[in-house]
Amino acid sequence: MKRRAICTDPSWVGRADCVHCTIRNRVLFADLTPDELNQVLLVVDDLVFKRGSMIYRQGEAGNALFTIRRGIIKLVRETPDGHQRIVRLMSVGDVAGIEVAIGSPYKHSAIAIGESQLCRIPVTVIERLDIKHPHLARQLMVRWQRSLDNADRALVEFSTGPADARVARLLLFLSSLTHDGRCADIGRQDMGAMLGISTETASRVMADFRRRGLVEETGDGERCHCNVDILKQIAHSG
Amino acid sequence: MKRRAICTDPSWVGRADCVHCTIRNRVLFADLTPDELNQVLLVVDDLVFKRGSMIYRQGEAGNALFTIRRGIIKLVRETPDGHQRIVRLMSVGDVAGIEVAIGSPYKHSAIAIGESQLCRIPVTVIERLDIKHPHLARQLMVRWQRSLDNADRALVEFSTGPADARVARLLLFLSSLTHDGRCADIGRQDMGAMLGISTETASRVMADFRRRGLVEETGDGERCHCNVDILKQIAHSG
DNA sequence: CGTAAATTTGAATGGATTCAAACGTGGTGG
DNA sequence: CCACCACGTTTGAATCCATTCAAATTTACG
Repeated sequence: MKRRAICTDPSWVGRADCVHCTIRNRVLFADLTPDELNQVLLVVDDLVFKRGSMIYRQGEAGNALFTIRRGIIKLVRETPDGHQRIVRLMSVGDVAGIEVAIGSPYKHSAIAIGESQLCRIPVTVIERLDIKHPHLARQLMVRWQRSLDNADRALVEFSTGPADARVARLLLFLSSLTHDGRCADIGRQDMGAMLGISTETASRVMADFRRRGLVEETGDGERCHCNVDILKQIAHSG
Repeated sequence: MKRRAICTDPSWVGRADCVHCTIRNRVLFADLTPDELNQVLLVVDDLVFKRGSMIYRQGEAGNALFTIRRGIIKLVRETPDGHQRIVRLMSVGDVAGIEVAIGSPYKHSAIAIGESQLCRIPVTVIERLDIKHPHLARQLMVRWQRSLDNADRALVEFSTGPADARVARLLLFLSSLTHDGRCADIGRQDMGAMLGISTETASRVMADFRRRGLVEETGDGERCHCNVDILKQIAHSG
């Protein structure tokens, strides 16, 4: 119910260097030629957001969409009873704020969970390229479908069944984002808001998992190692 | 957990008559000229599905998408623990199976809740038109975003808060589909599967609403009249 | 008309929430 | 540099809401 004012300005890394982008094959402009890319990158900013800072706000007339290069972003929407619910988490290669491509205001607030790096792509770029690049339209559709998949997943996996199964599924999802078995250790409040359970329940389940050795904190406190096999059993149990 | 085999064949009304379609301004081909429409309608079938019949099945390689002309469709997905969850309800003007437009298999099973009328549009039509019609691409994007909105809504409104608030929100949603204040009376099982509550709870809440005079069955048993104002209060309460 | 399916209602159980308090931690200003 | 405050997390105990299981009742349908 409390409203907090996090609106830290992002730090500007530079103009995006799409041509040498390490995740170029995973982003919107995958099908463009280097020449075309060079036109684009003049207005695409490469930004770093500190943890907790807001990238855009629900309801604002959006003039840009964002490709996530690093970190995890939460899309938050207000529930009818005034609480906040995390609608989905986005990670490397995902596009946040895609709705601006059809002239819609932002449908959620986007907030960086950990420190994150994003490319800010003005809608004008999309509109300009759209005319001569059927490929881009297709890439956009693929992103839309990916968002839709994630949305459905949020419902079917993260909002269904007992609390321990939901937490297990969330941990497995976070593990799947990294390829080293470790997973981002997101806060208990965010867990609750994502899973539709209270903060306390999220904390209790995690404490229980820790006692049972299913998750182990790594030194830094930012990530944790989890026992995927047993978590899968819990995730699939009714 | 039980699997039932409903696969009633749809009845064929005829080739679609897009030019005279009563909801043409609400469908995918809104921006095409009559001439272009005439090319299209040769392969677009106008079908009627009986209540409970399956329109397509999750996982199938889809070769068509569907515009809903009449009725309510449920998109169903299996949960990790083997139950079935309704991911969202679709109504007039919505496009079911849009994922086939990017070559994806169907992500859900689509089932008619009441008797429904749909236009079956082969993917080939989309692919053919796609090349010369930027408008169509845009229309598709708009549909994708609409599906995404509905998905988010399913999470934030229908999967959050106490059972009575969820039921109230669902009734309000169903009321908003018709413009005469009456709303489709969907079964208690579907209510449960949509709201993430048990069939019994859905039944109990509805019985309670009936006793309090918030919903009244109209004679036919297919629709009911509901007191929107009081339902809104319940919907917004924590 | 008879059977299967869906709905309704009851009673007991269990899981999650709520409220409260203690604990740890990070950041700020003195 | 340390004290202090704010914030998030953890844990406990009581309550409550929804589920589960069961049985009765109604509805749908061949």
